[in-house]
Amino acid sequence: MRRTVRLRDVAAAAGVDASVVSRVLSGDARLSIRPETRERVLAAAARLDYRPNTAARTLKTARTMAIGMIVPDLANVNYATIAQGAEEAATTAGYVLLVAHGSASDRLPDLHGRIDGLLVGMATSETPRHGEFGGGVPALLVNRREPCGIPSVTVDDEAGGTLAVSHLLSLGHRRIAHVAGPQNADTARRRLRGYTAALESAGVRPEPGWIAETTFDEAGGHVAATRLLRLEPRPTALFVGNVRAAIGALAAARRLGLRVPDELSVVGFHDAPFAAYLDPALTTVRMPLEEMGRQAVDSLLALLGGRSVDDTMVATPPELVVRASSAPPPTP
Amino acid sequence: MRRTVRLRDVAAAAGVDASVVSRVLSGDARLSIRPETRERVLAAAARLDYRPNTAARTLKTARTMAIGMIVPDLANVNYATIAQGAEEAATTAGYVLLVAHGSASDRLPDLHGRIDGLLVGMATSETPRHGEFGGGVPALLVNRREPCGIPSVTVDDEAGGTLAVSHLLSLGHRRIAHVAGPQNADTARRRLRGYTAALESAGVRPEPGWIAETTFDEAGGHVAATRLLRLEPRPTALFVGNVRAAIGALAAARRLGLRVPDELSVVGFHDAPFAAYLDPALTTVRMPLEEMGRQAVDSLLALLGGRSVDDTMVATPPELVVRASSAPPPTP
DNA sequence: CTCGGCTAGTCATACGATTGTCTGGGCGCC
DNA sequence: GGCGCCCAGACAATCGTATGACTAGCCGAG
Repeated sequence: MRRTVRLRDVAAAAGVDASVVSRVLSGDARLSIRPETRERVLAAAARLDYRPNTAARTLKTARTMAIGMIVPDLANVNYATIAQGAEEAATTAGYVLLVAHGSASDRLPDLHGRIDGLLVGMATSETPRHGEFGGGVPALLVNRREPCGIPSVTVDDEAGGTLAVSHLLSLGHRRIAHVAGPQNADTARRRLRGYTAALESAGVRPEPGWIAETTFDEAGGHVAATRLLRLEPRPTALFVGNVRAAIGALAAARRLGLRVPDELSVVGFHDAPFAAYLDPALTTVRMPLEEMGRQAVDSLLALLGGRSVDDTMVATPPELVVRASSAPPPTP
Repeated sequence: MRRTVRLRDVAAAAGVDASVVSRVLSGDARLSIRPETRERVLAAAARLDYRPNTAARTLKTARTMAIGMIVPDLANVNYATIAQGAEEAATTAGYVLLVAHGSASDRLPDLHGRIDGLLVGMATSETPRHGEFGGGVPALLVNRREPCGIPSVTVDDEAGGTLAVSHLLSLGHRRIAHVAGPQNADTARRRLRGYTAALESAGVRPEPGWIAETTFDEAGGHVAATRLLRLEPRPTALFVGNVRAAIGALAAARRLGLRVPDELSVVGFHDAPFAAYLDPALTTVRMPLEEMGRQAVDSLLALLGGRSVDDTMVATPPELVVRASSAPPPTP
């Protein structure tokens, strides 16, 4: 008994030509075949547990049925969550997901010839040049929208920012500051825009000094929040554009002796399992990251199908998760 | 100008047969060739930017140069970190990494024929049966060691447990309780063993009641810690076998009105970027997870190379990261 | 009776690389 | 000078699938 069952083995077992088996299994409509013969073929394939050889198929059709995903840092829970969603959607469509970490231009050569399309996650620190990505393969930018010649999938960061700030406004806050992410990343810019829009539609004029730009990590949040909390008059609330930075902001408040939420409210961006167990439990905006991963794959597949794809935004709206870190401002 | 450059195109450009190009590029020692001709071949390949067609090569050699990794949950930072290390090692060896999430038996069919070897991460909730994995492909268990017929790569969880508990002992603690993980997972069992060993070698008899088994997440840590902290006499320190559970334990302490570290010391397992920003900053044991991912790939490649591979343990020792959550016990 | 057309398939080739085997020619050796 | 040997490559056969082209046989129509 030979260990790999080929098309011709199935054909022999069913008493037909290999090409018939191929067409039956792929559902070729142009093949005319007696129901009885078709049954024989299907039965033989099932009995022998036939699995098409991916390499041969790829060689012949020039399609790998694999998509690649390059992210700056797989250990970052945001990217990992996106990847998880992407893997799910890829599997559903019969594709596999191939991951790499680093920058797209560095890593693309490693994936050359192994993927039909590419998902690119870009570090917030990167400012892409036009035409930089997708050397040959169709590519899609995930969680960033940049004029680099490839379409993107994003979540509604602006709505998320507005949601967070509206929540604070509705609690009665007026002096709301924003720990913003790197402004070269449009993602961070959109969150800032959501912040500004919410304030303006409430008739609050956002002061430039209320906005502190920083990196999206704990240390960055700590530094920026410290700066904002030394302002006079001190903001009564902080909208932090990232959950890791929010942890840093909470630490900064503690360090300055400010009680949260009594003296200061804090709202983070992106939810994380641990947010509920922080001290105090962190109010956050939950973004549909996994959904974004799925959507990205779907759009990429559309692109592969020859359809043209625009920048899209995941329809699932952000969701406010109210916990203990937000409360009405102190009465003066 | 045709867009895909084949071996025969390079051959034509160099004025030789395609087989010569193949052997030159693959460094076949059995080929004898004039240096001048070799140069012509190399120059032609470089000039035409020749890239071997992976599918054709795979078809011919029956090697995919890809390894698969199936983990229960990619969004879990531990698995993501392991994956990151694995991806790095795979790339170094000229392989690509293909990820999937779910259980190995469910997902293996999706990877069939696309990988040369498989890395399996198992959920702590799973108890594997012998012979369950690796239908056909060489497989390696990551971060678990189970008698299921495939070798494993682990980190030194016992040493990690001992490290944590020794730290607490050296601070003067004697009533040290342990929030343990699911005992069907050997990983959790080894941490428990490290805990027990450290106590015993210090002449402290571990009470069975000091050990609370739970799941490795925030909620589990919260519940288990609450139970332990209601004991009489109350433990003065907690060794929590997981960083997420440690966050839950800190929350439990707060809830019970216990000040950390004044009234209670807490040490977590696995470090995470946010641990330094918790209140109080969490003392943890840092495990070489990324290194484990790298090691796993290296071992898997050895297995593929026909060498036999034993259960191995990453040599890099765990590292104690002392922060604010551990201090000498209160003086009665 | 013959021709056309349809049914139910068969045949053959291509995809691009690897690798075992073979050969023309030059040269050394006796 | 003839023989064999080695050098430097050429030849050819796969690997397993997909797919355009083709055909044997049968039936119905004219």
